[in-house]
Amino acid sequence: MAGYPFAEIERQWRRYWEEQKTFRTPDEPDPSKEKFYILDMFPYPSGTGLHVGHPEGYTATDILARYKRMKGFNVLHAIGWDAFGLPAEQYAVKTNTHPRVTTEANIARFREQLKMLGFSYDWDREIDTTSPDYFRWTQWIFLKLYEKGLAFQSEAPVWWCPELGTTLANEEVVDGKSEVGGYDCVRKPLRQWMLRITEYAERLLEGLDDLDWPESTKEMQRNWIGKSVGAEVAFPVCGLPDETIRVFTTRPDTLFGATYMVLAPEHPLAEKITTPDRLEAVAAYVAAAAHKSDLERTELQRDKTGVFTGGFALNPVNGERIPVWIAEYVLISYGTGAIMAVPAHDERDHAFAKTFDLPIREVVSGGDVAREAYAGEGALVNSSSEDRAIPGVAERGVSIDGLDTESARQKMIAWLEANACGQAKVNYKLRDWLFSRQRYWGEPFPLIFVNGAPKPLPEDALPVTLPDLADFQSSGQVEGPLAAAAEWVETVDPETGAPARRETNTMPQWAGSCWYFLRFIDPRNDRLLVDPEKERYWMPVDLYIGGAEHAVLHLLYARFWHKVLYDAGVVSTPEPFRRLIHQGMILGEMEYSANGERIAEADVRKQGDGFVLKRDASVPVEAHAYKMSKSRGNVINPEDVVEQYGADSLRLYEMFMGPLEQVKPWSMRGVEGVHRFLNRAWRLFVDEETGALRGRVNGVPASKEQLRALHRTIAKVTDDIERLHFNTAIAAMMAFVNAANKWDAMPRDIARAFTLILSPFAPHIAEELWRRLGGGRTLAYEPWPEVAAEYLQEDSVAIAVQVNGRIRATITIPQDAEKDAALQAARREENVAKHIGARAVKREIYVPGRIVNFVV
RNA sequence: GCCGGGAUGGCGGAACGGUAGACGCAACGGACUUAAAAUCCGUUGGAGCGAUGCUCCGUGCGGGUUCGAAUCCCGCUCCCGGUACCA
Repeated sequence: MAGYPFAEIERQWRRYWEEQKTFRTPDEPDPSKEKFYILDMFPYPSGTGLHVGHPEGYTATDILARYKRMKGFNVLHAIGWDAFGLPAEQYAVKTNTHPRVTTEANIARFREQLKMLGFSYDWDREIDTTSPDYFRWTQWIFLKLYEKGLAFQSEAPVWWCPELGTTLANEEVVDGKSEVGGYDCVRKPLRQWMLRITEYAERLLEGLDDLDWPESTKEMQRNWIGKSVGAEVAFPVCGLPDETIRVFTTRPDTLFGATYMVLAPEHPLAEKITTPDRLEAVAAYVAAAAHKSDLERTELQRDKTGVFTGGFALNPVNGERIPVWIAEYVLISYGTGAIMAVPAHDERDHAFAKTFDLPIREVVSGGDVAREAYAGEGALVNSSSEDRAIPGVAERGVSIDGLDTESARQKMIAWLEANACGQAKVNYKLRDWLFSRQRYWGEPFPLIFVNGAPKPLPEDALPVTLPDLADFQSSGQVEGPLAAAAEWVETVDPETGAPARRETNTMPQWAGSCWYFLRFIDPRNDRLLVDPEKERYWMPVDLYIGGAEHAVLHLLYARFWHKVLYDAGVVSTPEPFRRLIHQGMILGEMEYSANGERIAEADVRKQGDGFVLKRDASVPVEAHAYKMSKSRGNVINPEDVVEQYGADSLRLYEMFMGPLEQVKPWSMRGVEGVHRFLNRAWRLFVDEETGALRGRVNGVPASKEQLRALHRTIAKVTDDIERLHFNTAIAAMMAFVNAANKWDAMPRDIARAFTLILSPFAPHIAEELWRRLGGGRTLAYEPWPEVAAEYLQEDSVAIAVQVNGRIRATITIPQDAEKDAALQAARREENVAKHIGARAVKREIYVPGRIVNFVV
């Protein structure tokens, strides 16, 4: 395709920006300038390189960054690499290439590809989580967590694959088999590090309210934290005077409806409570449960299984002996691992009671509990023990009969507390964060074990670097590959000189991305994680753009660490990211198929709600755009697009496709479309034959019409950038070029202003046009064109005239026409008069500049 | 199941409650060309009629509010994403 020499232009300007360090942000904060910190989600430099999803978010942030610079803001826009992680390690195991080598190569490739797209990052701030200068501070934060008691050791199950001789991550195990090789895996308990994120559950929940984030993401985090308010109740165990079964319930008002109890199979009392005659059955059930993965347990529909222990507990509110069962539907990991079952008012308990023929007792009126559980609210019934004492619990029982749900809850909790068998309790679904991995390619923990007890290393011992391994093949040890590095593991306590062992686990990949945005602020500081003055100037991040796949984990973990650092006085804001946007996924091109065969779009036509073959309308055609995948063969490689159409075209197309946050299918024809637009813009100013500026670009004064066209475009583009509506901003620029193409003269001032507003979107071509239009050096810091309201004024305006809400004519009247004048002009229209006819006009509506409506 | 988001021409999409379909793609017609590509100009939601215009229908479906609804409210359908025995 002929056209403007984009390859040459883009190469030249990339080099210019790099050599001149055009986008360098000064080291010291500039209090005279308003700051704007705009951040992309930290990329993992994978071996496959960039895909078209990356430039989508990156182009959006780059447009904002460039725009804000021109608006006079001090902009922080940097990039780096979240480079620890599994793929490099797996590659090391396969080929015995050191992960560092793989990682460096991948980073080099990613950096190259990002530079190719002309993003205005301050490359002097590039960071890399695998660099000791960086992970020294990741380790430093871990020491803070440890100091505050937020890091602790615990036994937690991991996937162990005996065949591969390694532990595996959850995502590497599918249906209990290793993803690689398909070998059997088992869950093994292992001593590991946990972070007490649950301590911050309430603050993480509350903090969401004030964030300008997508509602869906905030809601996902709320669900993940999963706060429930209720009570914890202790049920004495019959025959075991020292034992109680503690349960958590959100419905303490239904305590009188508890007709049995259920323990999770892993519950510590499960064995103890079981009577000898039931031992065999219980042991078999528990063993069967232990062999199932979490997945198998939850995927087994809702069919309830369980086993009676033979044991009984005492319901503290009425002294009733109720049977204790064991069932998989109660999870050891939530609440206390045991429940009181109220089959009348809980769906799961109801199903279980039906299966095992257990009694169902209504205590909340309003439903038909024989048929189904009634989980709603209502007046309490069958809920009194006031007339008697509860042996071993209370002198006197309690009655909540007749109360509404809320009052019953309160009274019940008060009674439980008064009799020391329960209290109000808030429970969270959120679990503590399993923070260690049995891996090589991650941050080492900054602590040692002296006589088996953990001891944090002093700050000056940081960073703790990874040893080199000669062999990345499996160590065959559950502890992970580092356990094999004897010389590294065996060390001495730097304080006492006593022999010590290093921790052989490493941190998970999330660690490095929990705080990278702080390091961009002060990337080379070797004394502090971040200088407090700089941190106060730049934080919080004003706009964060990245994929919705990180809605929970990364964004929750980063918030957690940030709050810990806030408490430690390291950062000045309780939340790191003020505003968050997720870019929508880009799908492959639309595909048409009939009877499983791919069909060309040209052979398809619409019929009714669907598509059919043009040749044979009886054959229905499926139309669908699929997620890009190698196996489907619909992957678009950004490098190819850049080669064929240029980086500016790729950037522009990705923004033109549709709203940033929406899922949208790729279209190569669409790329050609925006490429044509750039060619037209180029030809507006440059003679294609000679390459020189066209003669019509000159210093003549701009006409009113030209100024109006320009200023309308400036106004629209400015407003759309602020609202992140890049697609309509581009449409406005296209409309401008279409109009300007018809002009005889192109006043230089108009050409220059248009070039400036085009520049955040298509910076290479804009820089080149700017240079040719005599703009001097880079336009990156030129002031953004101001809209002059006087040029936006239209003398006259075309408005619609309706009769009973239906349009019957359009009239052209002065912008500020009075109501009488407008109505008169409207009535003069033949078609309007015809539709009013002889009928009386009941109402006349005139919205200046908008509409006239006659109601008859 | 639950939570969130969505549905507008052949396609991607525009539209502070005020002329639905901007802009782009595709398609069709024309100019230039020996021809094609590129480029430029024009047409393009559907149906109808006495056709330079007018009428009717039209923003997933059914109701409602309003002078006026793609937009607001109520009730559905389908699609996408998340989550799932969380007591």
